[in-house]
Amino acid sequence: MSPDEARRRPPTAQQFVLAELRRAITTGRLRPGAPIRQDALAEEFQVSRVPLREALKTLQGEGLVTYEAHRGYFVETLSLDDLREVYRIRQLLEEEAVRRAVARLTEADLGRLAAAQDEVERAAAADDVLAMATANRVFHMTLFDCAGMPRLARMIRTLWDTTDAYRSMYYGDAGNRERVVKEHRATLDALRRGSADEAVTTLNVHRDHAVAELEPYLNV
Amino acid sequence: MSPDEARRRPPTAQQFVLAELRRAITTGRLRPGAPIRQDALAEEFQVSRVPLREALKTLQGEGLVTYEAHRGYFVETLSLDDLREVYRIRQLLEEEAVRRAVARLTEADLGRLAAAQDEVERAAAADDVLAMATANRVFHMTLFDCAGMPRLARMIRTLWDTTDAYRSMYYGDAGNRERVVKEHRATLDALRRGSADEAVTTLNVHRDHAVAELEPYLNV
DNA sequence: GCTCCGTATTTTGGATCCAATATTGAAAAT
DNA sequence: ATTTTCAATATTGGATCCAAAATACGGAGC
Repeated sequence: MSPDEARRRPPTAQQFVLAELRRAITTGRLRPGAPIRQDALAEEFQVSRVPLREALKTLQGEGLVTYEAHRGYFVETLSLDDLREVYRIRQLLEEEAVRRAVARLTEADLGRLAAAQDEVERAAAADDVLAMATANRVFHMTLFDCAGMPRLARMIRTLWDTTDAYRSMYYGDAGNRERVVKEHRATLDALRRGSADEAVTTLNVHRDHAVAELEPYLNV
Repeated sequence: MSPDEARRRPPTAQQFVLAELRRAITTGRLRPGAPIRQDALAEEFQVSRVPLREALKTLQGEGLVTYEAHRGYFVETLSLDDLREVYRIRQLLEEEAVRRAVARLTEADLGRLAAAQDEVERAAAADDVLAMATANRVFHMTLFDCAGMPRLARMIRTLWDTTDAYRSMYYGDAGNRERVVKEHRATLDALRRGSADEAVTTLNVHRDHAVAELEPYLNV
């Protein structure tokens, strides 16, 4: 990994702040429902409120925060119904993405997917929760990108972002990590055989496990 | 319609600018691919660049403009493939919305839909293109909102926004206006009978007509 | 005690100004 | 003539300051 590739502060303050805000929200440091005080955060991140507000506008578009004129931004609360809705929409969009991807999958694509899966297995073996979440995402997004529908892929990414906060909880459990590895293998197998139906089914099961596992956390 | 509901300048400059920008882009005054010069637009709209940039961030989230750090915003170009992709995603999401809506539809909902359809017919009879586009949107969104899935409805709205520019072209044709009226009647009928399948089919036809009609415009 | 109202404070919205970066154009070197 | 370099210009990014709105607070009235 090149030296300045890691932890290089992005070229614009708003990109830096955007990344920091995402972390703060998804790690729960900014609690759901809590108002976002611009002055305090701007000072914490050592920037003015202007780039902070632009970053918040981006997050608003992604649904991570809500906005009311003259009242400001608030961390979006994710109710159980919201979680179910997000996963239902994901199911619809991801099924489409997978079917298209299967129809276009090249050997090179399969190679990339296998490499992504290796990384998942490595992270699972090391019990590295963060790496696991990252590698899992790479695996899925690699597949979705193969569909050749950039807008669709972008929408799916946004939906993933919405529930990122809860994904790390999921991977905190060793049993879940183990299961994910197996389910990925099954998916990869279906993809290699070019069976869209099986891939879709496998991924649906995969997703349903996740949502079932997460539901208990939502009864705050 | 209440007096101050029409043409009241929104309470914040960014909301005002956002609406103006949408119009400028969707009417084609800002050409696809063209860079967005903040100084010029800010002066035209009589605001500073700060609210303008926040509005642009919103549009970026919606995919109407793209952004490159230090180079600025550009009006997104919609290729034929993009158009097809947007409509395909709409089909997926709207089918889900309609099915859920049918399962929950109340008499009051049907009344609202009928009222929306009256407005569509009135606009069509008056050959009012703009009113037609507005009323059509109200009709569909009323239905989608009945699904009780707010995020889904929001995503569908965003997708509609993406192609708003072309919708007014579509309604410029009298034959299209006439057809839309009929297709809406069929949809409303299916909804009254509680037939989700028929409603979905009708709307799919409706949508496919629109995309087929629009394709010629995309060969710029 | 409770509500209502008006003021003080906090917080957001926006304008202006300056800095950083990108683009343009012209002169110099090959 | 073509390419390169470098300065001039245009454009975006961000900080600071002020205005506008919402919220919090405290007292008067009931």
